[in-house]
Amino acid sequence: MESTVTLDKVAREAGVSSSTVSRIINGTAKVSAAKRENVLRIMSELNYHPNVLARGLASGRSMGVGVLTQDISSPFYGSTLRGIESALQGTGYHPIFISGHWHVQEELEAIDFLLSRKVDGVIVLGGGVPDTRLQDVARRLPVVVLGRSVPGLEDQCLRLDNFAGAYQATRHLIELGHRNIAHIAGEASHRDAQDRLEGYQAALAAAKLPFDPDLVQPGDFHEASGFLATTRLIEGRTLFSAVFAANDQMAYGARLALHRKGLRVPEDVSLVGFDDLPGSMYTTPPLTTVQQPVEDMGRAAAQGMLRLLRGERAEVQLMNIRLIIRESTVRRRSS
Amino acid sequence: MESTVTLDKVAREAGVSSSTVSRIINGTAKVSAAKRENVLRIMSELNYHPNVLARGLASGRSMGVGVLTQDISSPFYGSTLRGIESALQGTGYHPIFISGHWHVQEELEAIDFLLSRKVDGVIVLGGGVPDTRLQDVARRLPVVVLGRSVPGLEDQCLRLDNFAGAYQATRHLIELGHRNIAHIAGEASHRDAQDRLEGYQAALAAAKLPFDPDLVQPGDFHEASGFLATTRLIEGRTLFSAVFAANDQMAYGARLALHRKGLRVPEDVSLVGFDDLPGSMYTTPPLTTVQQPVEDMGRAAAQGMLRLLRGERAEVQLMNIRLIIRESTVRRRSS
DNA sequence: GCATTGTTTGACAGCGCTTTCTTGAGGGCG
DNA sequence: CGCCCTCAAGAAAGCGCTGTCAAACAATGC
Repeated sequence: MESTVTLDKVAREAGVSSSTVSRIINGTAKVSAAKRENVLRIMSELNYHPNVLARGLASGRSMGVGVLTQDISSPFYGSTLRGIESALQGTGYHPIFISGHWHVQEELEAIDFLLSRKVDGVIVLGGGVPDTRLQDVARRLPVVVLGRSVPGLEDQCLRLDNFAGAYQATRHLIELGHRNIAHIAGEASHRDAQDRLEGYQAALAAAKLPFDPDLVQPGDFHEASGFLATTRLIEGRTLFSAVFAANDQMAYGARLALHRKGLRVPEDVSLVGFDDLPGSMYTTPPLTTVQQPVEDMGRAAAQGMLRLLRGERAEVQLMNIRLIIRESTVRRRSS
Repeated sequence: MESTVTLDKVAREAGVSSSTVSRIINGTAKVSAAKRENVLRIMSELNYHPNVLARGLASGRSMGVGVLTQDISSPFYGSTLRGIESALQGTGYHPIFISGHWHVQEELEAIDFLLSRKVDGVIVLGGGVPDTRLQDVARRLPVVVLGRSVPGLEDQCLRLDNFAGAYQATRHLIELGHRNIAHIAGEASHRDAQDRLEGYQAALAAAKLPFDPDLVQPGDFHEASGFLATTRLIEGRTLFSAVFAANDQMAYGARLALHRKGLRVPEDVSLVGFDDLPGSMYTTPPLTTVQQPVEDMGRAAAQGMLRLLRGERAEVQLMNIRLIIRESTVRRRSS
């Protein structure tokens, strides 16, 4: 439209110094009402928009919050990002998303990228960046970590109780009379996956049910692995009447595998997931699952970040996890 | 870790001028091999990372590509973003995502934000920003538009043939012997939704099947609306043996509504979606759907953008759409 | 050996903004 | 009535980098 309008142009037009205009924009100091009004009018007349780069360079603050995610297209992370986005809305800060694709090297580069972009803070969603690197970064600027706990940064880490969630899910199946409960585990290297496996085992132990390694199949948090794992389970020699998958996506895969083998959910096999993805309410049957308040977590992380940016403490609180009982689980047939 | 390392610091350390360092970084001019090597060594020793803000301010190019999306958490947009991200990978350019949330006002603000952020180009994913605004923006910097066609920018618009996709989907159902085919339409204000509806009608007409307005139910592209629409269909007085939903998410909702009413898919009702979301392969049964190469589209858009940034023409080509026949559609029972 | 061309390198002026330091004009008080 | 203090407003120095311009130097030809 118009060749870029700069602050200087506005100042000249208004017959004041550029400092004054800057002060008006930032509210840095008192400016006489008359001048303020005049300048504001001219600003909107000229359709002035501050150059964020210049501002960042001069002030050292870019008003950007870096968000290191793993996969922008995953339903799980997508919702978290949405939460972050919405919490930052209207605060002047803006998220800058970048994906690590579950690849430590990429994640490290992503962090460098964010730093070179001079973000004012970094929110890290899980991933495999070494604790030491995060500690380094945290020394330079506010950091909030979601889904893992970094030594020394505990009060800036937002974790939820994966163990408890898995425990509840498993106990729910036990209470429905299931005795042979299979588990599709997540990526073994993920802390979350380990915790969920342990929760599952603990619930079995609490009910004095034997733990059968044959009933635990590895997965990688994606649908296909759930499908494969379940196929292996069905073809294995150990019978089971329920499956607890370490996340919803694998539960979807499991659902299909069962369907393929002619097993009905929940009549023949009960199924529980973990995450409560938006789609889980609409599977057939709707999936019983452990709800992670994904979007809320994003929001909470962003709010913690805002607090850190104001120089306060992050004060991220533990997020509640709860079992959402829908229609994929049912009392075991007394067969 | 260390107080910021600047280019000047590197230059001083290496005993050369800052210009030389800049030249080495950007490859702007020839530098003697000895100096280059020495500087590079020092750069990595000091762990130097150029300040993107300063660079952008000085050069006028920020190496950022603004991406205006509608909803970062939607599976549809998520995949597109992933495609953009992957195409930009390694080019030096980086995407900056911002959501408009289907809200024209927000979209306009988002564009202003991107401009003030001095992005070098903008990729717009659908949405309701007035054509005139996009034309304005396109006058200032490269613009690629996905999913709509803007007059005057046709060769920078990446559209796919929604009409043909819907036509194929409907014809597929007709070929399977279905005569009463319902359609769950998308948001009426979306061009895509209109095209799909028209494709549906055209296929009916081509087969000399009557068009029954009662069999078309409005939706909004979300699961819940598919559920509601299908419930209305079932409770309506018009019988149907197949449903074509304007997108997969609504098909999921439809699937559940059918399940609730005791109707089996595909035995009682055949179901077709549109989009081929990642999850559609894992619904029960796997969903027959029209594949939009969502991720490829993102990639293509980004590549077009890169071409524009090099001063070439965008040359975005028409994307192929094709029907993926899975298990949710079957020949109509001869009842 | 000197003029001429070509090539590498450094100095320096910004890019658009913030921020410190100064200036100058009132205002209050003895 | 003069002095000091307060406070709005301007001048100017950067923020870290790029890119132009000119200087320095080397290489080439006669």
